[in-house]
Parts: sequence; structure tokens; C-alpha cells
Amino acid sequence: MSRGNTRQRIQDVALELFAERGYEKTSLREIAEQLGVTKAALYYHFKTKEDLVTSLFEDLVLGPADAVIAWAEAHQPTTLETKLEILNRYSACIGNATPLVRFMHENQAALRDLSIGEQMKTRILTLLQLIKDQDAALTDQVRCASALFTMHSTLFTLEGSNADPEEKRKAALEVAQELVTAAHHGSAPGPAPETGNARHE
Amino acid sequence: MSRGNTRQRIQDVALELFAERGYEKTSLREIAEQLGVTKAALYYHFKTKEDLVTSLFEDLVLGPADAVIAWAEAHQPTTLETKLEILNRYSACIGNATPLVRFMHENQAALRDLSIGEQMKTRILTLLQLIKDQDAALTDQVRCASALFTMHSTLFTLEGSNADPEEKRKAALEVAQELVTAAHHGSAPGPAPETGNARHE
DNA sequence: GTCTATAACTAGATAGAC
DNA sequence: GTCTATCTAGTTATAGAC
Repeated sequence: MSRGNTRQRIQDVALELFAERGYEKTSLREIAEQLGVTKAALYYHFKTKEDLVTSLFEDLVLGPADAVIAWAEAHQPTTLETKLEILNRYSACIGNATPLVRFMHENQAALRDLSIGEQMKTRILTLLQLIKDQDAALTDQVRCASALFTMHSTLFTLEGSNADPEEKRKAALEVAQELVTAAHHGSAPGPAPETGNARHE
Repeated sequence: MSRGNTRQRIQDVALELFAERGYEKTSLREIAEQLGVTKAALYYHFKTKEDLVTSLFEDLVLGPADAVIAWAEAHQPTTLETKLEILNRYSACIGNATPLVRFMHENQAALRDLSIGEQMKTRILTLLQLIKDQDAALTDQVRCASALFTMHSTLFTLEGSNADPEEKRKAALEVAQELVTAAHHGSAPGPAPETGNARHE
């Protein structure tokens, strides 16, 4: 015992409990108890409760999401193919952090005034700007927002479905790509026509 | 002052604070202070904090949602037209309770082990069962779940958009109906063909 | 690196006066 | 119907021993 991996073990248990019982209802006492250590030990490794939850996001989602954004911004102006690849990359990145994405969605209110909450919000908004046209029709903006939401929420809904998580992720990606394709063409969805220049209205 | 409308005033302030700061972070002390009364006064009108939040949902969403479900179950077997009308009615019902729907989404973790949270979850799952075919392909199930999620989340996203809330609601309904139509036909989305019998694969 | 002990505070809830 | 006063139990966080 008493290894140097305590920090990691704290993170594992914290994520598990945060996901299971929610951020606010999970106390540091509970985390410490389940690890068989004391609260004071937690405070040695993390300055505050916020510091602990932030550390969970940084490596698993914030960093990867930034990588997607950086790639996207290096490929402007954004063609439809680029948009679809953004969705593809982002889907892969959140697929590696399913419990955290679920946690984020179920605890928006709690994370709202934590710095990590604001940072995640910024990333998602940036991605949305990248896949939607600024002056698109309202329904097309809804389609793009829905695409991102669908990829997120499908990771942890459809409980009745006995489908493999990876299958669900792929299905969600497919639907998201359809939505963005429809939005890109600026009209009712359908299999992509010749070139992507048709403009709605 | 000291009218008989205190109960209503408590509900108004509670919803405002719950929506703004989250369920857990809003204390009864804050609600009482903003009303200029004491905590004890709150306890006269509501047995517990849970009782207070439950009262907010019962009239504004739980009842109306049950009405939609009752209508849907009276119109089985469910045709595409019925499904679209379910979406239409549900959209109207949540459109009347926007702050509450937002609150529900942002506080899922907090509401999870409150009885009202479970009840709302049941209603949404029931609606999902009604609009999706039990043995549909995975992507079609995702489309149906996404349709409901889209109607919910569009009520309180697209912040940059200066669009009128009612316009956003209608746009979300339109996209949701497209998704369910595509799922109903069991293939890639598109304007509804002649009759709804074309089957995917 | 981990502990004990405790400070400083806030929460939800109740009893009983008015 | 609203108040004062109080209770119990919980929280984050820190100081300092080992």
C-alpha cells in the first residue's frame, strides 16, 4: 500500500461517485472513505473539490476537444467534408470519455460556475460555430446544434437497447452527419446532391 | 400584504432561483430572504424542499405530458401521422414550461433520486416508445431519441440567436418531425415519399 | 505522504410563541 | 400565517503531528 498512485486512485473513485450520485451530493468524505483514506489525504493531492473535478476533464475531454478545434481551424474555409470530419473526430474523442460526458450533461447546473464548466461550454460553442453557417436559416442552426447534442446524449441514453456502446456511438455519428449535411445544403435533408452550393430561400 | 397568494409567490421565486443557481445550490434561506419571509414560513406551505420542487412540475409539465400520452395511447396502432401529432402536442406542452424544462435538463443528477425526477423520466421514455418502432434499426432509434432531445434542448440553447422563442420552438419541432419521419421509413431521411411502406435494407 | 483533530460554516427541518 | 430560536447533521477546508 501507500504507493505513489494515490492521485490516480482518487480520480478513479471520484469519477465513479460523481457520475453515480452527482457532483454536489458527492462529498469528499465519501470519496475518502471508499478509498480507505482520510479527507486530509485528498487535500494533499488536490487543492479543492473543484480542482479535483477539473483534473478529470482536462486530460480526457478538454485536451482532445482542443485538438479537434485546432484541426478544424487549420482547415478553413470549412467545406462539408471538413464538417463531417470534425464530427468524426469529436465523436471519437467523447467516445473515450463516456462517463465524463454523461456527468457533464447531468450536472450542468453544478458545473456552471466552475471554471471547467465554462471552458467546456466554450469548446462546444466553438465546434457549433465551425459546423454551422453564421447566417443559416433557423432550422439549419437547430440541425447543427442537434447534431452535437445527439452525439453527446446517445452515449448514455437508449438504456433499453442492448447495443454495444461503440455501435451506438457510430449510429449517433451517422445521424449527426446527416443533420449537418442537411443543414449545409440549407434545405430539407436528403442524400447529398452534386455540389454543396444549393442555398435555401 | 400577507395575502393568500404566498404559496404562489414562493413557487415563482423558487423556480427563478432553482433555474438560475441550480437545485442543490439554492437554499430555502435564499428563497425566504428574497421573499422577505423566513424559512419557517416556507415550511408552512411546503412540507420539504422536495415537496416544493415537485409542486412546480406537477401542473406545468407532468399533467400536460400525461395528456399527450393519453391521447397517443388512444390512437394506436401508431401511424406516422399520429407520431407527428404526438411531437406537435408535446412541443406545445413543453413550450409552455421552458424554464422548467431547462431546469430539468441542467439538474438531472439532483432530481434523479427525487420522485419527480423518476416520474418525468418515465414520461419521456413512454413518449419515446410511442414514436419509435420497437425493432427499429439502431440509427432509427437514435433519430427518435434525438427528436425528443432536440425539442427539449432547443428551448434553451442557440443563445447567440436573437430569434423569438416561439420561432425556435417551431424550428425544433420541424427538425424533430423530420427525424421521426426518417426513422419511420427506416432509411436515410428525405421528403416523405408516396406511402410510408418503404423499408430500409 | 498520510494522519488526527478541529475550525468555521451552512444546510434542512422542527417547536412553539404570537 | 408568520415569526424567533434552536437542533442535528452535514459540508469544505486547515493546522500540525507522525
